[in-house]
Amino acid sequence: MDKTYEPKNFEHEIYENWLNKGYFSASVNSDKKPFTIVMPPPNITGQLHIGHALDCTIQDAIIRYKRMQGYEALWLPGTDHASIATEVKIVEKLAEEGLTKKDLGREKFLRRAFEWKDKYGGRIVEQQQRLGISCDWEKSSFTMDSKCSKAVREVFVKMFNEGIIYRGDRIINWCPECKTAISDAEVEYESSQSHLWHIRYPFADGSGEIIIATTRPETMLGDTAVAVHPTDPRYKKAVGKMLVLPLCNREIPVIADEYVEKDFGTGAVKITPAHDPNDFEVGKRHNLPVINIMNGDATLNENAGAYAGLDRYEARKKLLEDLEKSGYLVKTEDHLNNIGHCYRCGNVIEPIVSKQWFVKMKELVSPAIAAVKNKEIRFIPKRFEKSYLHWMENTQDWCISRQLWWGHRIPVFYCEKCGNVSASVEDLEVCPKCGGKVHMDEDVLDTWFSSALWPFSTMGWPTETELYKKFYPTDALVTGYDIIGFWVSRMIFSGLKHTGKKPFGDVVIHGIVRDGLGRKMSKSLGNGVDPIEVIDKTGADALRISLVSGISAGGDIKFSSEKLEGYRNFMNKIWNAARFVLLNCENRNVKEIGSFRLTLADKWILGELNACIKRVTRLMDKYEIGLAAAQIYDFIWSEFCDWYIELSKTALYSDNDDKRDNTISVLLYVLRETLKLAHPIIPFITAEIYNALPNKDADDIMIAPYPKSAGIKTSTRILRASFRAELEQMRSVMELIKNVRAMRNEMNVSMTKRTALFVKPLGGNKALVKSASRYIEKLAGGNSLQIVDAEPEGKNVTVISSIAEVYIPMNELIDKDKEIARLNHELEIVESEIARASGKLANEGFVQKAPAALIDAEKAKLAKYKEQRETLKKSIENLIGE
RNA sequence: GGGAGCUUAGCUCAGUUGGGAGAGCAUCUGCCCUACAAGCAGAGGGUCAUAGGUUCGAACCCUAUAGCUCCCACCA
Repeated sequence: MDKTYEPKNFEHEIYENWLNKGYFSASVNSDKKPFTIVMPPPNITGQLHIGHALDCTIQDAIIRYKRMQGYEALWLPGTDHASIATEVKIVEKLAEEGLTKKDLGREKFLRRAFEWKDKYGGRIVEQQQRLGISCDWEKSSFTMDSKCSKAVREVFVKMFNEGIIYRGDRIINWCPECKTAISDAEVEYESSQSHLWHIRYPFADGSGEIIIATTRPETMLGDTAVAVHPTDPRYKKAVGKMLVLPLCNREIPVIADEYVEKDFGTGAVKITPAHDPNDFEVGKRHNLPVINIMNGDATLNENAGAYAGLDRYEARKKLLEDLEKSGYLVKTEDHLNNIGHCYRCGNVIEPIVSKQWFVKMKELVSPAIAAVKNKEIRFIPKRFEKSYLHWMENTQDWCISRQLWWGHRIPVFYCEKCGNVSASVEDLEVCPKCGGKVHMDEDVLDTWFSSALWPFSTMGWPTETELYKKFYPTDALVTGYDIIGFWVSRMIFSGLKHTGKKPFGDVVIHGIVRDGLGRKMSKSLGNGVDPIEVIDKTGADALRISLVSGISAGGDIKFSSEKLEGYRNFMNKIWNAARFVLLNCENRNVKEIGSFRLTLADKWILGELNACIKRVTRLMDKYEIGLAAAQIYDFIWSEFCDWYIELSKTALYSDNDDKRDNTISVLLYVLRETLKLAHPIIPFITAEIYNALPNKDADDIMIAPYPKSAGIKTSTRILRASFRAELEQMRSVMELIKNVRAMRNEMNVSMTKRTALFVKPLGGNKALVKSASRYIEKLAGGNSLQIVDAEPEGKNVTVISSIAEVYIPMNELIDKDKEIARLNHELEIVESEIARASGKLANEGFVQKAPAALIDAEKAKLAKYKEQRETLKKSIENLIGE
C-alpha cells in the first residue's frame, strides 16, 4: 500500500472491475427478495451539480446496504428530456448560429435535440460513474425512449377515453418569450415596485361613477364587469347598474362577489376574465363574457381596438396617457406587488385564457391521499406528509399541454372532414370514424406527464415484463423536498391509477445543498461546486461522506471546503490504520475469532464494534445515512485507531508469537467488519483495502455479507459479541489513563518523559488493574508499573479515578505548590459533585418517585466521590506536611 | 394570508422513550512516540432563543412571544 491515501490511483480501476463483474445488474430470475430504487432522472440540460451528487450518494448507500444484506437490489437509472428547459437551451444555441426554430422546422429541430441528449446524457453517466454509484446501467432509461413513450401514449389514450383528459378553456400562465403555457409551479414570483392606478368608471345613466384600482390598466380593454363586495355599504345601490368602460364605450355591469376585499384599493375591482385567474372564476360564477385582448407574443389583438398591435407595456403607457387626457385617471399610487416570471427565461408571464389539455384531478387525488393516510406510502421524515397532503388536497386540474416541440407529442388526431377528435397509441393516417384526412395535435406534453410514469414505464409497463413483475412496486424513492408536488405526488396517483399499485413504499426526502454561508447554489452567485472537480482533488469517497454527513431528516446541508477536508483526512486515517494492520500481518498466522483466548482489550473492541453495528444498522434501516456515517466515523477514529490500535501494540511489539497472532487476528477481523460497515457510504477506499486483506470473506466487498450484531459467526458457532462487562471494565481503565495523561499535560510532563507508576486499586478492582497493567503503563507514560496497597513513601503526585489511585513519585520536575493547587482544584470538583448527588438524594420527591436503579447509581456515585475526597485531602496534607 | 421547520460552544451541527450538556472545525498548551503532522495527547469555551406551565426532575412535553428559513396561495 502507498504511504498516503491517493484515491486517483485506484478509484477508476475498482469501478471498471465492478462493471466487468456485473455486480450492478439485478437479475429477474433471482430467488432473493427484491429491493428497488428508481433514480430521479436528471435533466439532460447539462452536467450534474452537487445536489445530484447528494441524491446519488444517498441512493447508492441504500442500495449497496441492501445488496450486502442479501437483497436482489435494483437501482434503475435514467435521464429526463426536460421539455421546456432543454428546448430553451437548444433555441439559445440556434440563436448563436443565427437560426430560429422555424428556420429548422420540427423534424430537424428534434434531430438536434436528440443529438444534444446523446452528448449530455452521456456526460451525466460519466459523472455519475465517477461518484461510484452502483446502478444497473444496462437497464437505463430515457423519458423519450420507445418504452417510456409507449407508456405515455397508453396512459394518455386511456385517460382520454375515460374523459379524465379533456380540452378546455382555462386561464393558464403564458410565457410570451417561450410562447408556451407553463404550469403554475413553473412561475416564479418576484416582488417589485409598481403602481396602483385609480380609474373612474362612470355609470351609463349618468348618475355618478365608481372608481376602481388596478395594477394592469391595459387589461381594462377586456373588462366585462366591475365587482364589489356584497356587504359593502358604499356600493350597495350600485350593484346591478351598468357602467361605461372608458375609452371603449362598452357597457359592463356592476356585480357583487365575495371575492372582493373591501379594504383593498377602492373596494371595487374590474373583472377581466380572459387575463386573470381570479377574474376568470368570478366570470364563470356570473356568466360574464370572456374577451381576450392579447396575442401570443404579448401584443394586443383586434379586440383592443385602437391599441391593437401594440406591445403590452406600450399599450399600458398610451392607455394611461389617454385616460389622463380624458380625465378618467384619478390618481397613481406606489404599490408593491408580486409579478410572475417564467422560471426559464425570466420574462413576465401573462395569464391568458386559452385552449389547453387538462387532466381532471378530482378522481385521481382521493386514492393518492388514502395511500398516504393509511401508511401504504410513508414519507421520511414524516412531516413531509403534510406538504404532500396539502398539495394533493388543493390541486387543480393539471394543464398538460405545452406549445413546444421537444417532448411527447400529444397523441390526438383531428379529422379535417368530420371534425372527430380521437386519441391513439399508434399514429393515425385517417379518421377512424369517417376515413377522412387527419392531422396530429401540434403540442407536446408537460415533462412531468412522463416523469409521473417513471417507476413503471422504465420497467416496460404496460407490458407485464419479467422486470416489472419482479421489481415493481419499488421500495424507496429518494428525492428533494422541492419536487414533492411536481413529481412525487404525480407518481403516486399515476401509479395507483394505471398499475393499481403504489409506485413505492418509502419516500425518502432530503434537503438541498447550500454553500458554506447557507446560500442556495446558483449560477448567478457563482457559488456552485462541480462534483468532478472535487473528486479529482479529494476522491469520490471524501465527497460522498462529506455530503451525507450532517444531513438528517430532510434538512438542508451546507457544503464547505473545510468539511470536505475533514473527511479527506478521515479517509487518510482509514488508509493508515489499514496500513498499520497489513504491515503487521507479515509472517503472522491469522486465526479465526473464537479459536483463541481474547484479552480484555480484544473483548472491548469487539463489544464496541458490535454496538456500532447495531446502531449503524438501525440508522440505515431508517434511512439516516448521515447519522450512520457519524457512528462509523466515531468508531473508526476514536475507538479503533485511538485506542485499540494503541492497545494492540503492547502485544504486537512483544516477542510472544501467540499473542502477536491473536492480536493481529482481532485487528484484521475488526478492520474487515468495519470496512464492510462503511462500504455503502465510502465504496472505493473500503474496496481497495478489502482487496488487500488476508481474511476476505467474499470476492469483492460489495457482495460481501453486511455485518450483523447478532454475534460473531465462526465456522463452528456463533459467539456472543456484546461483552458488556468488558466494555465497562475497559472504559474505566481508559478513564484512569486519561486522568493520568491530563495530569501530565497540566503539569507539563510530556509523554516522552516516562515515569514509574504506583497503582492502588480501589474496591474489587485489583484483578482488573492487574490485567490492564500493561495498557496502563504504556498509554499513561510509565516506564514501570507496580500495584500497591497504599501510597508509597515520599513525595508523590496523586491521580484519582473510579477503579484506582495512581501515584507518581515526584522528582524535581514537578513543582510541589503547583501540585497542591492542582489537587485543590480536583477537590473542588469532587466537592461540587458530592453536593449535587447528596442534594438529589435529599430530595424526597426524587427518592420516592425516581426509578430504583437511578437512585442506586446516584448513591454509588456519592460513595465514590466521598472516597476520592478523602484521598485528595490526604494527599494534600502529605504535601503540606513535608 | 395558509402551512411546515429551525433557534444548543466562535462556526457547522448531533442529542433515540424526560434522569449529570456532545462531536467536527476554529482557538490555546505540549508532542515528529517504528500507521497516519491529512497526525498524537490535553485544555478552555454553552442562562440549550425568551417567558410561563406540567414533573421529584425539562435541551427534550405543553402554552405564549421573538427572530430566521422553506413550501403553498397570490389581493386587484
